[in-house]
Amino acid sequence: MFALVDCNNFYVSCERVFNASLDMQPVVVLSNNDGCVIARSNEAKALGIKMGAPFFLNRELFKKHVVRFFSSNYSLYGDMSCRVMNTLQQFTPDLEIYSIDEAFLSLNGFTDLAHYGQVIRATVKQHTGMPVSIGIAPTKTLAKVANKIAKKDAALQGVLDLTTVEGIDSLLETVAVADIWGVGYRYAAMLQRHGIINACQLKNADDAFIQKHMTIVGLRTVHELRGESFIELEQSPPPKKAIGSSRSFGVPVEDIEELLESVSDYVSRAAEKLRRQNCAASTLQVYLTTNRFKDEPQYANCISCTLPTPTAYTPELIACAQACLRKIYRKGYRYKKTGILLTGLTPANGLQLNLFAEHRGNFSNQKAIMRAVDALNERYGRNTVQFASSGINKRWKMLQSYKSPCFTTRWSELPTVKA
DNA sequence: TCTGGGGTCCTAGGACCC
DNA sequence: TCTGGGGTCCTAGGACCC
Repeated sequence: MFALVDCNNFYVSCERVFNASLDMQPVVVLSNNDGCVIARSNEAKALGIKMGAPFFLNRELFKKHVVRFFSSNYSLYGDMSCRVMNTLQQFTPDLEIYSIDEAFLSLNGFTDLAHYGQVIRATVKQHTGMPVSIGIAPTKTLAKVANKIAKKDAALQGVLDLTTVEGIDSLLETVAVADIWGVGYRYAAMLQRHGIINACQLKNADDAFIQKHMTIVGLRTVHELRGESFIELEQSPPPKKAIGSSRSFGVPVEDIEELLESVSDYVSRAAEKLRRQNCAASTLQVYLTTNRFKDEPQYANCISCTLPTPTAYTPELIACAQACLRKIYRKGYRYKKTGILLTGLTPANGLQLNLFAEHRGNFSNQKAIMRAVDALNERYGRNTVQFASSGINKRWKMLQSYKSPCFTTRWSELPTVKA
């Protein structure tokens, strides 16, 4: 038996915990670079503001309805997420943190699940200020469905235990296929063309048809809708197979020196994550692109290179990335974004060396340097020490004009209470 | 002026091996 | 007339998730 606990409008709710003036108001949180709307309060949804709507195209609407807006504040959201997950941990030993705002709980052996759900919900609210909804069912996919219904139907008070529902099919008939976990807009359109419109119809669809059009993954979804559990609880996350970093620029960039700075910066971030996972990368990919929304000359390209020996040593990765960028850079374009991707990740202990490469690097020195850099940044904050090749002024860095304080992670930004 | 970022999995096709 | 069978590995593309 699974419970899916999902925070309501998570980023907006994080902002509200420390800013009571946002209650009952239309509030949105913007993507990086203050580009798109990526979280909306219920009041903002009611105004018809769409997920992913470009901010600059909606300025008038925002002004008219006094919509409050914020840049993404991931330090705050990450910390709030930890608080919520720590609270959930008290309720079951078996928990899977599925995303920044969601967790699956195993409730095998528990009784009176709907009531237990209410206790969980009230406790999370009391301990963290975060409103959550909970769906309970014998499969993860059905728990997702139940969660969605619990969120919409106010009478349920945020919790739906699907096992207590009589005639589950008539409930599934009210759920559109596009709202099912694992069915994106392309599969939804394909299913609709074949007359499969709601969750009940998908549940009763022909196995061979589903496997042909939606692969084995889609077939699993269908079986889960029938109550047969195929997707298990994953308690410890498997190591990542790829680590990437990319950003859109705050302003168009033409100068190769600035582009070189940006890839150096992104490589540093990715390499940090790589070392945290105790891995080394064997392949590095670099890409760059102009702004596809602009009516001006377009250029995008991508290149990957295999490292002589897998490495997590930032200077070596930076040198490789910069050499790659020089190969695909073309003069005379206004670039919008660069990015890098590390793949072929292997455990850092016991690396396979290259028979033909010259191993000039002193591996133990490299490790010691990276340990020192990581420790300094861990203790004193990101970029306390950074590579000079990442630039100092970073004219290209993304916009974040409307960011709230890091209420919970910076001494200088703690909220104050006035008497 | 202005349109996000970070991931996973599956399949088909092409290369290779004996 | 007639040209096998059984595999692996890698990559690109397409779907999905938050």
